[in-house]
Amino acid sequence: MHTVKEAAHITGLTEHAVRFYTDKGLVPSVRRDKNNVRMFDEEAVNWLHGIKCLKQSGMPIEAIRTYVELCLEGDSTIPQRAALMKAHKEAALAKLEEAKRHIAHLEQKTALYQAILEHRMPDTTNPATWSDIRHMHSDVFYAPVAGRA
Amino acid sequence: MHTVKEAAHITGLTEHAVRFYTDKGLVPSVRRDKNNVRMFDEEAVNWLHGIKCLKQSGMPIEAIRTYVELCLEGDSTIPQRAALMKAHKEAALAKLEEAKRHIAHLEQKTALYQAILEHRMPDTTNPATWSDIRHMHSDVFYAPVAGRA
DNA sequence: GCTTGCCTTCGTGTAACACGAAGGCTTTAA
DNA sequence: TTAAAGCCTTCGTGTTACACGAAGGCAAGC
Repeated sequence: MHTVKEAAHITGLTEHAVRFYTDKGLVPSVRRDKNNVRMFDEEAVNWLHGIKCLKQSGMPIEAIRTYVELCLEGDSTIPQRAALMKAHKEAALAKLEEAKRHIAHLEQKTALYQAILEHRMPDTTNPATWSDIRHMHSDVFYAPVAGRA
Repeated sequence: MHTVKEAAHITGLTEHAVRFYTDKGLVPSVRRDKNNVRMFDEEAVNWLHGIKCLKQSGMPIEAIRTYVELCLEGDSTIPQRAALMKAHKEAALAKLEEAKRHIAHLEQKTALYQAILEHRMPDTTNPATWSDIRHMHSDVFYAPVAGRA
C-alpha cells in the first residue's frame, strides 16, 4: 500500500495530479484508511500508469473516465473499449507524425543558426538559396519587413 | 494581403488563435487597414507557421514572445536565439521519444483487444503469459480488484 | 435601405492542473 | 506530556491558451 506521495513518486506524476485523478474517479481501486487517507495498492498504481499514458498521448480526462467506467462494467463493453482505444491510438499516431515534421523544422532552424555561428553563412545574395532561407520564416536573415516603432 | 479568416485557413489555425497570437504581439508584421482590420502579408503568414510549429512542439506563448522580440532586436541576438532554439529542439525530441513509448503501449493494448474480439484470447490460466497480461493494467482480463458498490 | 458577411472588442467559460492556506492525525524527541 | 515534524486532508484562487458568444461597425450587393 502506498500513500499519495509514494504513488506520485512511482508513477512520475505530481501529488497534485494524483489527488486530482483519484478525485475525478479515474482510479477505481483506491481506498481510504480510517483517517480518510488515500491508499494505493499495485492495482491503483497500474491504473495511474495507464492514465498517464492515455493522458500524455492526448486523451482528455473525461474520455479517460468514460473508458474507466466501461472497464468497470465488465466484459460486455470490450467491443466499445476496443474501438475507443483503436481510435485513440490512431489519433496519437497522427500527432506523432506531425510532431516529427515539427522536429524536422526545428532541426533545420538550429542547423541554420549553427552555420551562422560558425561563420558559414549561406550566401544571401545568391537567389538559388533563397527558398531555403525564406523557409526559415525570414527571422534569421531578414529584418521584420514592415515597420515597427 | 490576407484577412484573419484567410490567414487562419492557410495556416490551419483557428481565427480565435490567430487573433490571440497577434494581440499577444507574436506576429510582428501585422498591420491594420483604415477600418482597423488586421492585414496579413506573406511575412505574417510565415510567422504564423513558425509560431504554430513552436507552439505545437511545446513552447509556451511567453517563450515564443521572447524569441520574437529577440528576432526584432537584430543580429546581435543570434547567439541567444541559437541557444534557445537548440534547447527547445532537444526538449521536443525528448517528448517525441516519450510519445513513441506511449504509442507502443497503445499498440499492445489495441492488439490485445483485437485478439479478444477474434476469440484468440491468451490463456489466462497459463502463468507464462501473466506478465504480458498484467502489463496491460489488468483492465481487460481482470475485474477491478478491490471492491466497488 | 436593408440584409449579409466579415470584421472588431469585450467578457465569461473551460481544462488540467499548480499552489498556498488552514487544519487534523500520528509519530518522534525532549 | 507536550511540542514540533511530517504527512495527509479540503478549499479556494491562479494560470495557460484558447473557445465561444454577445454586441456592434463597416462595406457590398440587391
